[in-house]
Amino acid sequence: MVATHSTSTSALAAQLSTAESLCAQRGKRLTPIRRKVLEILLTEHRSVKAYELLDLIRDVQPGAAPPTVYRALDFLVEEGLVHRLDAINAWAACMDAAGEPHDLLVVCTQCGAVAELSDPALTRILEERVAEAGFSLSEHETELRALCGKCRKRETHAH
Amino acid sequence: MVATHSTSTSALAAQLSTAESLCAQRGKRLTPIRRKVLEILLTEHRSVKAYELLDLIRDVQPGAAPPTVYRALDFLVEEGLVHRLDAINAWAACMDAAGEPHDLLVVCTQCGAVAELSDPALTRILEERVAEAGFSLSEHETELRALCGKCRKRETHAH
DNA sequence: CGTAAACGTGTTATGTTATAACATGATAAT
DNA sequence: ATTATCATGTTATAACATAACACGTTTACG
Repeated sequence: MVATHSTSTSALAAQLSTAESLCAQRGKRLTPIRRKVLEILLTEHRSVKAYELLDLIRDVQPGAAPPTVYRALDFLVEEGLVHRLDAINAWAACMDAAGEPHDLLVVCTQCGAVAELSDPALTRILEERVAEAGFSLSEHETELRALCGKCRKRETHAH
Repeated sequence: MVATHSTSTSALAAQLSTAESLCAQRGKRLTPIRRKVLEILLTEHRSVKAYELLDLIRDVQPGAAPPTVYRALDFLVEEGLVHRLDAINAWAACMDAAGEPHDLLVVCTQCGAVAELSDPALTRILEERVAEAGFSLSEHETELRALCGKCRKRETHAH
């Protein structure tokens, strides 16, 4: 069987169950709202804007307001289940929350596609550079602004 | 003589004159508004929010509105004279516009201090990683979220 | 159990950041 | 001189995010 665009249903179940476990281990609660936000992001498998999430949430939670979504997102980011993408003001699920923490996020500034990478050695080098400048790296998640394959072609076509 | 906090007056003049030259070479115009925005950022020598800039601009240009500032900032970023800092929604002058292009910006997420670094070899490595993920780096300016020395201490104190 | 503390959510309002759209004025190219 | 291009003025609104306080639910612990 060929993988579908948004991965199979059981992958989603596994990801949600991983999220549950991680929260439980830490004494945190993956409440229905938080779970739903995470589920949307996992299913879409792309970055989504906060107000777009709000619209989607309202399908199941008609009373939802901006804080509903932002609180859930803040929690999920805190727990490493979601990435916040500053370059495009959007949010994307971590597709592999049980694995190595991601230290590089490649973000297509055109369409919001995201690649999650791990490269501790590279991060160590970045840390050194930062330290030489008298700073200390505060988040081990560095955003790289890029174009995905599709968007690059589109750019090229548009001369 | 010891350097003052915001560098000497003549350094400012030199920076502005560099900016003029670069624009002239490219057939672009460093208009009074653009020049003023750049001057504020060079003088402050720190990152500044757009609406803070707007207030400062209004001292000399009482009719200024948000587009006044955003247009100037967009121009200055385009010309490499100003950096846009996604992590804190702020803007900082490039203190060395005539030199090597900066490929790493270290940003204190607490106070907005910025260090501008150049490390083409490191950037080449980042480019490779990005290419492996099927993307291509679209801006050769990567933001690293960090804490400056002062803010780190402050964090430590506040245990 | 009971009850207090901590946590999560609802709700309203507002703060902050940024752009659209169209009019007007300045500059440059020929 | 005239037209095209660029820059700015002006008004309105879009997009993103948080403050503040009320209320309900869960947890800790006597």
